Amino acid sequence: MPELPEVEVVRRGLEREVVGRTIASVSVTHPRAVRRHLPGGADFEARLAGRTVVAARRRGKYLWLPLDDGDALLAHLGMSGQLLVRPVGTADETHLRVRFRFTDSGNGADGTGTELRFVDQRTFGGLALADHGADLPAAIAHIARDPLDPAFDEDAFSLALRRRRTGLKRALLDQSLVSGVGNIYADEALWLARLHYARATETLTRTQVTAVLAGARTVMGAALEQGGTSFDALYVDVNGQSGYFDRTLEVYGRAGEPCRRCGTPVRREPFMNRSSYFCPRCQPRPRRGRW
DNA sequence: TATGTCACCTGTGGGC
DNA sequence: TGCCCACAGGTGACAT
Repeated sequence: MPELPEVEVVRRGLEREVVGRTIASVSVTHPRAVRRHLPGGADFEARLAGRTVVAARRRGKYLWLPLDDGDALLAHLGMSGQLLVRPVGTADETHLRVRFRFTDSGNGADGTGTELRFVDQRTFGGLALADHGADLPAAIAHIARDPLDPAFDEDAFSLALRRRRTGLKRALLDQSLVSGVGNIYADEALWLARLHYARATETLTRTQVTAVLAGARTVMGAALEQGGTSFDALYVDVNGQSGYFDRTLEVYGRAGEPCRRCGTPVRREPFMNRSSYFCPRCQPRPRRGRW
């Protein structure tokens, strides 16, 4: 499942393979992939043709490619989205949703050129053409900075977090409070900080907030260095390569296995229609938790 | 306004 | 073998 490290790896790949290239044609093969582009797929195809990609940027789990006329191609990978740079003529992926061809050949090894493909099995992801705005597309103006962003304001985050009246993990997954943290890294960061997922945010100390942020930075930074978490085959970089970080996850997906810190079996509990993994000894349940 | 819940979607694996 | 169901989870609409 693409979270911040995975999206950043994809962004770097797009920066390397796509920036500076002019789009020759776009083909939308599944309308749901552009459902957030309200004028529809035909408009999406028509308006992108002839545009040149000038950069590759990211805010949290959103990616966007600023274009030469001030608009931007906005992308979210959702649960299973992939942005792949493939040689022209390579067999289509089963879940190919959008294809971009360029006026130049790119870095194709055999001179046949490369194209960009948006592939998405579960279709939770999507693309849209958006007004770029001053700093980021208006459509994602509500997305907060992520913990790895040099401009992330830790004091402001701490205040905002402790003003909430909710559970800690629920707050970490709120992208308007802090972005880039998904279910996997939330569990990993909470384990590192020794805090239970249902800990009431208003009871956190500043030291504990710092510990959670440090945990998030540690786990996401390590994943980034290794090319992103490869929880399953759905996450790949633009060249179709998987990361290998799943081998070092501490709690996520390890229900019943011993905690690597104390040996207590890791527990899995239902949470927000998904799962939370935690060590019941290292991360004791709060007396007054918020689920 | 703040917070919580649920639908969207498809492949996989377990149970029968 | 085939069918059914639970599960995976980011986002946004909707409910409270």
